[in-house]
Amino acid sequence: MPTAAAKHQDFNDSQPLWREAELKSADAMGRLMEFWGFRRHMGRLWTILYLSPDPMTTTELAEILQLSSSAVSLSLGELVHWGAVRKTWRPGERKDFYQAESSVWKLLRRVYERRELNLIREAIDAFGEAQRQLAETRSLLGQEERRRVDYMRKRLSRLTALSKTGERLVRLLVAGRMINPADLQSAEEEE
Amino acid sequence: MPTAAAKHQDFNDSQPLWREAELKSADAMGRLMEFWGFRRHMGRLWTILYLSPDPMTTTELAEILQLSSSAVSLSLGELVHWGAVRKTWRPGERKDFYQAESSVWKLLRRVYERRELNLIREAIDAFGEAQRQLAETRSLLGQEERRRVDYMRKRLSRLTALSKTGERLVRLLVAGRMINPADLQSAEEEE
DNA sequence: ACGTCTGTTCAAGAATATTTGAACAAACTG
DNA sequence: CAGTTTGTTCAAATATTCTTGAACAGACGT
Repeated sequence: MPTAAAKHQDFNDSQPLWREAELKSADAMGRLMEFWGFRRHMGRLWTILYLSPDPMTTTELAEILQLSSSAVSLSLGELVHWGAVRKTWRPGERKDFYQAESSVWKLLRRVYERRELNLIREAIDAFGEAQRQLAETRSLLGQEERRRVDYMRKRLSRLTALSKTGERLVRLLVAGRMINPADLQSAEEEE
Repeated sequence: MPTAAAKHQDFNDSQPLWREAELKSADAMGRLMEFWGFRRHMGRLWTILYLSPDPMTTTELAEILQLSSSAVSLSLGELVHWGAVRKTWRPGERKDFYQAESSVWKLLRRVYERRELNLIREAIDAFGEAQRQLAETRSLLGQEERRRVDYMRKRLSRLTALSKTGERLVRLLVAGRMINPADLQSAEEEE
């Protein structure tokens, strides 16, 4: 189907033959990273760099992905911050060169470590805080309400236990240790 | 700090004493689910239901979370679709009642299964497609370009292998089997 | 059969997030 | 030092996603 291709005819003509395959891969990775909560472009930029034998400049990247220089600067900066891309320089050249950190595993680890672990910890804190509040309230309540609150407290305990299991799981993944998912289920085999 | 509380004084006065703790927990879970790519409200609704001993109606939920009935309908519908919430009915009552599916583990499994696995598979397909294109191109190229394309092909193989490992990992998690993260690293111990 | 109650869908409006061009700052060159 | 080149930041514009109220449709009781 030449329809979509024709639309960019002028653009494509000046591009190497492999560009289409490259962009296709970059987009797939972009969707993945977007799902993981990052900017769409981070995955695309990273992939272009990863598929290139040589470090590249922001100018090249901007042209390939048809992005403004500010967009490239922003997303590349984040990639560097996440350790997914490294800056390098060439003697004599004034521009910064970028290359993909090849260990994707390292990147994913950092992602889960910083993003997911923080969120889980915050959730655990919130549950704990709620528990505390309920405990304080308890003495002020009548028979019926007290039963209600006790039920909530039991459930909050389950949620906390579950979150802690999740935290442990992520931690192990991050540390690259062995995991037995059976441990997860055990946290909620009731009801 | 009575500032934020005072703002909703009128609202809070008519609410049970545990409401604040309940909302706090719901919000924490809401943030988690939002991070996992769902609507913010799905986590909040689920939590309210999970903390309640009895099934609840859309009306009650809408009032507690201050949402419109359509918002509740939409998000609850998705929760039901994901198997995180179950509809029940009461003899004599015309309204639908909802209760939280208590096995959170089951929910998470379904999430990863449907959402993440699909995305990963799509990525694998895209990489494969790109490989195919490059292979076709190859014969048309000169010495230099051919080396470039070969490099891309090697890297695409790595990406594919990595994605397949990820797919396997998620599958195992979903199936509740033992996992050894060392398998993951092995997919990229080079360069 | 009619009116009422309930749940869902939809298009319009509101709120969020992304993208961009221009302004700024910093580093280098001659 | 003056003039480039390069990289970053920011407010405005753009696109996207959420939210809502109203319209619709189905089920129930009378």
